[in-house]
Amino acid sequence: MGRGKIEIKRIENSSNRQVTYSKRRNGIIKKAKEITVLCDAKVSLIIFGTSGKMHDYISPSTNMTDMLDAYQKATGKKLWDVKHENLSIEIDRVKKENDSMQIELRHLKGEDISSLNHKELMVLEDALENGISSIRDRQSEIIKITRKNGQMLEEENKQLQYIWHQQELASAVEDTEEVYNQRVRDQYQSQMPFSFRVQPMQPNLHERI
Amino acid sequence: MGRGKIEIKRIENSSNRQVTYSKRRNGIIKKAKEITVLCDAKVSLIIFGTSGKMHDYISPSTNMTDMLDAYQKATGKKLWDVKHENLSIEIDRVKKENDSMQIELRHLKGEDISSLNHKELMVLEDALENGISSIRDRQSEIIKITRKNGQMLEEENKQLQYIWHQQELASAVEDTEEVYNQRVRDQYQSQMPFSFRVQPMQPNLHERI
DNA sequence: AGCTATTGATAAAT
DNA sequence: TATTTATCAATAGCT
Repeated sequence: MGRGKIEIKRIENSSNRQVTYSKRRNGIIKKAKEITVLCDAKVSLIIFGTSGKMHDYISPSTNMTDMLDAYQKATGKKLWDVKHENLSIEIDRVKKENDSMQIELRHLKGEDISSLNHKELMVLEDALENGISSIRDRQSEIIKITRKNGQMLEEENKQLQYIWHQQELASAVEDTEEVYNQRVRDQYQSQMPFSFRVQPMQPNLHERI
Repeated sequence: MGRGKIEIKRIENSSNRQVTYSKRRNGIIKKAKEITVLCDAKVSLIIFGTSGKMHDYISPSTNMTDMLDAYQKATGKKLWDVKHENLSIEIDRVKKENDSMQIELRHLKGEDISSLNHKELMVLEDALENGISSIRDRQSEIIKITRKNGQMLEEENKQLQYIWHQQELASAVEDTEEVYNQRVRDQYQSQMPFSFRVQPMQPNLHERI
């Protein structure tokens, strides 16, 4: 269908090939549109030329995903199902893990235990006893630390009061203007939040509670 | 290109439509083959007619999966990746659930608790105490049932011994051959496993332990 | 399913 | 790259 008949074999002249590609590509897409309209057909057409550029046509009555689903059904071939299957397996695996943890949690909370036998209950009891003793250990540790901190704050307080008292005495003895000013400064400082006035004497006061 | 020009619109006559479909479908597939050979093109073509039957063509230099990968790259559209993504999201969701259960389990077992504060530890302790008390309740219930079963077996035993004793007495009085044979049968029976000799008198002996 | 008049597609030229 | 045109290919309607 041209000025001369051509053999159906690769067109060696690159620019001829390119031109023919462009024309025929448009021709096929036109035909695809026509059969879609004329015959209620559903067509999916994807064309890549040597340049790598893509052209495609899909009948408006459908979409690529549906076409490919139908294609898979028709051929039995798997396209993406392989990747899919792997993910599904992973989901199943994780869900099973989930379920067994769910059950273990419920058991530890004393739920759904009527199906357990004596031995299983003993194991659970042991686990719970261990857990509770660990937690109580930690609790008393925290309380100890809290108390210690309280004591340290108290001691710090005493020290500060002592220092203050010493200064009071000193100022009573040498009541020069310089000392007076010093006292004014001291009093001003005493109105500031505690934490701004002194550095903690024990760094572990800030231990995590 | 036929005996008369036709408008590009749905062919209402069903058999005409079917014939045209068949002819044009072959035409398109032929064109697809030709462009593949002439121009080094890669074509994927899927056609469904109203009958639902599928016809397709894929350039021999490629395959459907590669074509669709390339199609996705070219269009940015997601085909199976949508399903993919949904599965991945599901996996993430379940894994997160998993992780938090993992942590909860460890906490209940008294592990990794150094980062918990006093309040959190109290909550845990409560949960553990509830769990342990549920389990101990169940344990004592089981023990009760077991003991009850033991008592019942004992009672059953006494009854059987009593029956046996009565028979002994009876046989001592009437020592006919018939009675002797009866005794032999009784003794033979007494060598059989207990469970074959008598039906349990209390059906709930078999309660789940 | 074939036939063929006719339209449609396109190879080569511009 | 687009347009033109001579020619070939596809196909609509008929059988």
